[in-house]
Amino acid sequence: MVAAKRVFSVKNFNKATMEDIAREAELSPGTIYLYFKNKEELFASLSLRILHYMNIRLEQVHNENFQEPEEKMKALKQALYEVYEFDPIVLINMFHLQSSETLRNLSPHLLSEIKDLSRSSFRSMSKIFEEGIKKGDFIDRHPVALADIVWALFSGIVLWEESKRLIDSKKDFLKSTLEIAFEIFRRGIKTYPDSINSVQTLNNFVYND
Amino acid sequence: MVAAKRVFSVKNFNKATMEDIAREAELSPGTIYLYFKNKEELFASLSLRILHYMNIRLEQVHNENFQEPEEKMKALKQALYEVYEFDPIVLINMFHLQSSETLRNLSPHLLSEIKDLSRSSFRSMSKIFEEGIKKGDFIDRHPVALADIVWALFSGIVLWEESKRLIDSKKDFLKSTLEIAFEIFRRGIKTYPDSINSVQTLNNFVYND
Amino acid sequence: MVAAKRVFSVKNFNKATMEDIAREAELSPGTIYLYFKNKEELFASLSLRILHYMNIRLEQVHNENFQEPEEKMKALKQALYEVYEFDPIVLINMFHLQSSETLRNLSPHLLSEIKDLSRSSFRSMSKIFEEGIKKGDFIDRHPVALADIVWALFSGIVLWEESKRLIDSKKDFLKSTLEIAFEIFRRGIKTYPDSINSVQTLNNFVYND
Amino acid sequence: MVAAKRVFSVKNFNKATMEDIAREAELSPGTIYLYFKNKEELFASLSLRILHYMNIRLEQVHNENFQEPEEKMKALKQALYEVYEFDPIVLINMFHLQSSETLRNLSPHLLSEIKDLSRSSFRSMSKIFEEGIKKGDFIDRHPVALADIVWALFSGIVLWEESKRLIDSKKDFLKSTLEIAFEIFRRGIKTYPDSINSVQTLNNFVYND
DNA sequence: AATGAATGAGGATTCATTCAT
DNA sequence: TATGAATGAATCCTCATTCAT
Repeated sequence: MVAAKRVFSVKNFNKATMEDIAREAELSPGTIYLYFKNKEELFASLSLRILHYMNIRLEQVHNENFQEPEEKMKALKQALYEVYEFDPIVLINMFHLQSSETLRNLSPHLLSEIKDLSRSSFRSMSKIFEEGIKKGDFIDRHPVALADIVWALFSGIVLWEESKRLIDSKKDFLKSTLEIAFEIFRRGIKTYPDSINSVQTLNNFVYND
Repeated sequence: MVAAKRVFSVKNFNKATMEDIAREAELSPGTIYLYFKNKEELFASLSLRILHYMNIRLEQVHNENFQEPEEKMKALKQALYEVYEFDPIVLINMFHLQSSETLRNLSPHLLSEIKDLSRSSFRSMSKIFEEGIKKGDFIDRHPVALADIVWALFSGIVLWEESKRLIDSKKDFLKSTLEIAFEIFRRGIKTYPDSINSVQTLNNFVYND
Repeated sequence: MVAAKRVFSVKNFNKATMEDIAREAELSPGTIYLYFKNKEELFASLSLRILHYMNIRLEQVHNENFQEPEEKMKALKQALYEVYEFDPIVLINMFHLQSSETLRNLSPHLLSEIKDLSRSSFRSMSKIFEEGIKKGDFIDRHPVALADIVWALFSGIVLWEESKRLIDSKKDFLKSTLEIAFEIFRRGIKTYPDSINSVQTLNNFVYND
Repeated sequence: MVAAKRVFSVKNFNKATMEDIAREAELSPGTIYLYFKNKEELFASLSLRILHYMNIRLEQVHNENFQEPEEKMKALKQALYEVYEFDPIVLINMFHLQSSETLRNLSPHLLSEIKDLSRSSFRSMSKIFEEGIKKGDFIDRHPVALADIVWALFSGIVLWEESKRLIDSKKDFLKSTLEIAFEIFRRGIKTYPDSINSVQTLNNFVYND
């Protein structure tokens, strides 16, 4: 898996060959098939580790008792960033996998494990928002939609910054962009004293759409 | 190109074969190579159209004189959504392309055209934010970072909703999720009276990174 | 197909590789796949020609009006021998194919064509026996069973003589063995005047089994 | 060997893997190679058992003193049927083996054992016919040719009925087809009073070939 | 301008066999 | 005796690309 990761970090799923991986692992191609049914499964297995990690981290965030929802949001951002740091390469590949039909070829067992972990992670995120809304700290939007948005923001930034690095290979703006994005997001879902609530009601039509 | 688009809408870039496209176009494979140097170029040419469209739309938003920056943000959201509607399939494939190394195989001419259009689009977006900041309506963050975030948010949501549709093929939440996301973003970058500005200064360190 | 036949005559279906065939045909492997979906189809296509030929020959035998059923049986033997001569290699491979599960991988179209031709051939044979029985020239056994037996006898002799040739590569006994076998078969199904009919009634129990 | 047989009953020689067999035997693949030089030898070893059995049964038939050659022929048919019943799977696979080049890879020792058993069996059969001819009960054809024909008839019917079962998996017609086939064969080689012997002399040329 | 047959490198996967333990 | 992880050659098949017509 370490070898596969190294190979996938250089070539994408389609360009990386089993022989590349075998060579990197100093094994023969056949050996890989003792442990992974096929290329897809090998790839998906990599994602599993990071999904597990993400799941745990998001549950922690959800369960920890912070004074302020503000703090909880910062913890969420921090958790996601740590997920990225845990294994950037695999995460990026996972984002690619996510919107491709590679998923269909997976063994049912592996697929369901992936789905379960994803669902569980999303549940944790949704609950964070649910609480904040209940407490009146967050604007009243569907918690699942908010989780979707956080996830989209996170994956979008990771992919976009990665793609910029591919072209320019300049400095890494991921961390700082993520900070600003979450700052804006935090500010955006926070409720404010009456005086400025006009804004909120104005936009509420979206939710009832 | 119409045929290619139709094929890419069913299969992804790697699964779609030149023969598929030729068949769909009622041409022979050889003929395609009279007009496109290779598969990558054909694909990239598709992106060009949507990039052009996006460029125009974002310039419009930038140039139009709205009363309020609030309205400008809504116009930006609307423009991006129209870019999606203009050609969802190509857009999605373009997002995939964006963070892969397919870009490397392009002819210099095509690549530079793509880069120019992207840069121009980002400039338009950045300027929108720059203005807002100057006027004091938006919080003071690097305009390019804000453009990056909008772009990441947009692509993240499109990809994520697409991926959910791949699994469930249920209703389409793209429009509504995008609305909420931009609502939050608008709220998040807006400046407020003094009383709640403490938050802003706290996070300002990011920007000076 | 000529090249494939040559290769299949030396190696069996499993040992013969597509590259062998391509080399023999002075083509590249890919080219073969322009004309045959896969190895199985290529193989089965070879059989088709001989099945067609057999079908025609057996129909001829069935339709020709001989004075004596005796002569019809000789014509049947001759027809089968000509089927062998038409393409010995393919016939032998077809016998192998027949009792393997290779059949399952064939395209429905090809499979049904094979089945139709086989059925049609068997129908012709059965009818020959049916007539002979009706006329009282042949003993009263189920015509299909008689067709099965002729077919089994034919294929059994071809395979067995081939296998002897593989080991000893001596003279070819096929023709002469086939002659004797059919002579015995003819004598065996012929009815005789009353005096020796005791034999028949004795064995009749089989048929009513 | 029991495990191998079970596996070969489901998959054919080529599809069955050594690992399949090892798993079925609750052994590791390596262990099989302690007892069999290779896959071919393992397979051939299975045949040995049935060849031994056949050899014994045919000798019995040959040695038993029946009143009538008619009865001897019935005993021969019964013996062959019992060979089939002794181990249908191995017998069928053996028929497949017989006309393939698998034989070439066998160790000289095993090959000669197989050849000896086969020859011995054929000798027994030939002698049965020789006697019948000497006594004037059977028509005067080369005894070895007659043995060949019986063997071809037997193997042909077994393979053909097996192949029909593969397609339809309906009822088993082997027993009854075999009965009719041998009935016809018996009638076919029997000599009759002068009046109908004309046929015989006509075909005698074959034998002097 | 178009064809489409031919290419052939390349890649995933299999499996009989080995050998250090 | 037995193991079973490792092997790696071998094989089927794909498909972007070419080029003579």
